[in-house]
Amino acid sequence: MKIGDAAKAAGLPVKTVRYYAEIDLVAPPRAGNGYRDYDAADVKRLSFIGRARAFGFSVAECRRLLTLYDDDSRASADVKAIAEEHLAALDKKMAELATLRSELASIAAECKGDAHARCPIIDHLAGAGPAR
Amino acid sequence: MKIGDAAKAAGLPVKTVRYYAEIDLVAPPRAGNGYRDYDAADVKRLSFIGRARAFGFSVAECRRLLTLYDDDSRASADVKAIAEEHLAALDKKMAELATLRSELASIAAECKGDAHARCPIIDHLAGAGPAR
DNA sequence: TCTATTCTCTCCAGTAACTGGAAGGTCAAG
DNA sequence: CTTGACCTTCCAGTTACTGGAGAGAATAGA
Repeated sequence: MKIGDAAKAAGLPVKTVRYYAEIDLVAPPRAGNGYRDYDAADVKRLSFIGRARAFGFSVAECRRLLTLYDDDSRASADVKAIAEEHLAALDKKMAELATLRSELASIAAECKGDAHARCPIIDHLAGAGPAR
Repeated sequence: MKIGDAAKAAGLPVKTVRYYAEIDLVAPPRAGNGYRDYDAADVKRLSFIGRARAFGFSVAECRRLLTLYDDDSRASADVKAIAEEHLAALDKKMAELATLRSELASIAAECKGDAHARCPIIDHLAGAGPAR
């Protein structure tokens, strides 16, 4: 199966699939003409990666997950650990964004947003510091 | 004022300040020995950028904000527009993360996380699709 | 069979915003 | 005069692709 078909079956761009081959995430053998030759198992792995990426797992995490996916004697605890780690990272990121958002919203609210030059937002950035 | 002092005064790493000079965000003149020569206004601009970055504004947005900061005849509406745009982007990002988090949490909850190989997380990634 | 189109290949460059490191110049102190 | 703390430039690496150029291979149509 050629890269275009594999990509379509996995729902990924060809460029991305080629990239995954390059970084040895899913590296199929080559056919006689030099074309990458994907089989059904490769497509499954590509789909697996696509879903994991959609969940926000990094490529490095995908690599770890794929190793566990391949390992029939894995412990589900190992998989869960990666997921929990990722959940914690998501929580942290969300908390940061929430803080940012509320601080920015509170200083933006002070700004009338009219034709005048006077602007509390600029003032804050210029030195008043974030609202606390 | 040399770059080390300017960086310290602005609370930024020297490398970052040099980077901002390179991309013409804050580009001071050179002294006779080739050293960058910062003045108080430059330090203010650097601090301004540092705060804007802390609010999550991109460097490109910082450039726009800096232009408005310099422009005494700006309209506060222009500043507010950038802030609102950024708030909307933050909201979008937070919503995405929240969706991700809840989907991942729900499939992770199904996994016992023990020594057995059976793992609903792997199963989902392998093809069951995200929980809906 | 010839040709036009649609693959596929590799390699290079760019994205965002730095960060680390190497090699080398400058300056103040002891 | 040497040491050490600065400063300079340039190169490379980070993340995960994405776009494009140039060239060879396969396929569909006339």
